[in-house]
Amino acid sequence: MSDPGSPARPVGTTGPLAHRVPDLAALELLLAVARLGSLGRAAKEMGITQPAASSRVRSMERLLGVALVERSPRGSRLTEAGALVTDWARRIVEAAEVFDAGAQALRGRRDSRLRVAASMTIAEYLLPGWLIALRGRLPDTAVSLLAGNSAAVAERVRAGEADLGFVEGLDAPAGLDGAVVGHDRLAVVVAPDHAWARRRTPLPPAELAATPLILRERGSGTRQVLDAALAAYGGLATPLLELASTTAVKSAVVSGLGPSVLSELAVGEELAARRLVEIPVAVRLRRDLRAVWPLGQRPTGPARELLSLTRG
Amino acid sequence: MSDPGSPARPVGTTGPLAHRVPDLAALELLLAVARLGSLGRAAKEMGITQPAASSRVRSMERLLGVALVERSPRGSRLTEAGALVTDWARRIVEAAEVFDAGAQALRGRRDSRLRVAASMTIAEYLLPGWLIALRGRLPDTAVSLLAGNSAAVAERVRAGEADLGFVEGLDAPAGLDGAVVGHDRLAVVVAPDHAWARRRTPLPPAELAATPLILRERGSGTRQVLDAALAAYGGLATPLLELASTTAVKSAVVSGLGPSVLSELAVGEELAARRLVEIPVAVRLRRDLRAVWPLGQRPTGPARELLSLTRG
DNA sequence: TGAGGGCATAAGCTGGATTTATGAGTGATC
DNA sequence: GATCACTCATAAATCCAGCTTATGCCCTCA
Repeated sequence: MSDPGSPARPVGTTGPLAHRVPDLAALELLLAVARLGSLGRAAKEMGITQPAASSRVRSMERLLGVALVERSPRGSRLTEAGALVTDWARRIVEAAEVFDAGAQALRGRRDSRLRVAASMTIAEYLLPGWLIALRGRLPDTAVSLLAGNSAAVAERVRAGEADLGFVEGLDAPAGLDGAVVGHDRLAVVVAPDHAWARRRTPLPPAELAATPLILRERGSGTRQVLDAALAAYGGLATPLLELASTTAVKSAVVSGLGPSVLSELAVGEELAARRLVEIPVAVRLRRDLRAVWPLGQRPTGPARELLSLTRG
Repeated sequence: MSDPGSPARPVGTTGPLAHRVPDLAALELLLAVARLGSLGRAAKEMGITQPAASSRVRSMERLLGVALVERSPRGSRLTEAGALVTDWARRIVEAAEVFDAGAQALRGRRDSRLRVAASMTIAEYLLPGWLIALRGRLPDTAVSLLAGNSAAVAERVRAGEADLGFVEGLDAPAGLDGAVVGHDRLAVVVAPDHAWARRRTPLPPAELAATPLILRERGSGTRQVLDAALAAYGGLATPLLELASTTAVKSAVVSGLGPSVLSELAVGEELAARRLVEIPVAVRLRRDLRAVWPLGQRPTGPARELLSLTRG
């Protein structure tokens, strides 16, 4: 069927995304076809039969209303549209790989070879990527992840329940060795139509301190750093709103409820898409990201490998 | 079942991703539960029944081997692990939204209210985000997308077959009005273990010019800009390898075959994950991203709205 | 104490996707 | 020039996953 023209009425713009986006297996298949240049080979790699692959690609084309691959007796190549779709598909698959790496670690099997404890921000944004890279070097290393606040992480490492910890904060936790593996800047963010977005000059710290913000609940590392940085300017005002998750905070800010201060790791995408705007502020809002381990016990084996990955 | 402990043997680390990652519908459901605080309400929003939602969440928990939501007679809240998983899930869903926005436009229905032509780089990395934002303002606007190189885009716009075009390049296309909507920097990239990655000083342009690179096939905008920038330094060496897609180029570079020059838009993720390293070079490799329209016909309606989005 | 909201379980059904088996087209090779 | 090796498409039968409907239990609040 080189004619994708019996248009089984592509699904409209309503309803759940899942009805309009092919499933992960189909997207992976498409990537495999792009890479291998043949439906049959792609099928084999995915562990299905050639007709199944053929049918999957076809239903994907029906769903999207566009021909994705050019079949020929010598193999299959992507069409122009197919190349575009494949690149969008790759983003989904990469996000799924992050999910998978994180989820596997979260499963926290007792027989793990490497037990990692990490603060929420690191666990959420950085660790899965490190784990994917680690899998590239030590494919058979089972990793378990325990996420919690910095104090809890330090405690786990001290107790020997984790081989390696990752924390964010101003100071290294007491009683542990460690190394700075990166930095994290806190960004003052507002919705694009907020008055601050029209400022031409950096925000005075005192104004930031005096403004009620949307923040995570007490105890988060972000809030701690903010508190310390603004102590000299009258201290942090009573929050406008206290929410349980970083995501909830972001949503609130995006919908214009007020400003917030969040890790740049958490708002990168929103800033790029201009759903949020960062406001320069004349105070240093920076914290270290640290790997920590028990005093004197320099990491070895998988822990050492992971540590080396984090420092590039 | 507050005990997720009859551990239906979580799937191992082999095989297709789709067997280890819940499908999009389940992930969307999880986000809805997180947002609405109740399985039943989430079910209603997704257009399924409450038992179906309950079952989906349960099988997700079985798949991941972790409890995600705390059920209570008063509703459901995410567990700690659930919050983490939900954030990873959100990344997948956002990638799916990008896919969806792009794919819908690609479908290119004749009855579209807004016909856009765009160069590959813009179509791939920027346009879907703009379309998502546009949907927020003009929900009922059907958009069609035609992707091609800059010359083809200009031609479509001149012929009145597209209401708005987006091109990248050094100069504005002749015979069209336009506005710069952004910039794109070309980055010299190599694998992390390449010799250039250990340089402490910027790469001399002449050395870049003399080195065979991995590039896209002739005719790509990237290559054009590179040619122009290095003309004064002896001109571009014969490529080491010419590949059909940006992605193929990236893979080749990542696996250490050689250096390349790619749009920063294309390598952002790879740089962040340190799969690639950018090499500073003492020459300006920058190009404008332009919106274009027929002379004198300043965009109106949906085209104008889209244009305003791109300039934030 | 009854009503309402919330979740779990059971049973039956439906539909989609898979596999096996085959055919047909193309290009290379002897 | 015929055969082989590879590609993909089609057809038919099967099977399983997930849905809906119909309940029941638990808790909270009036």
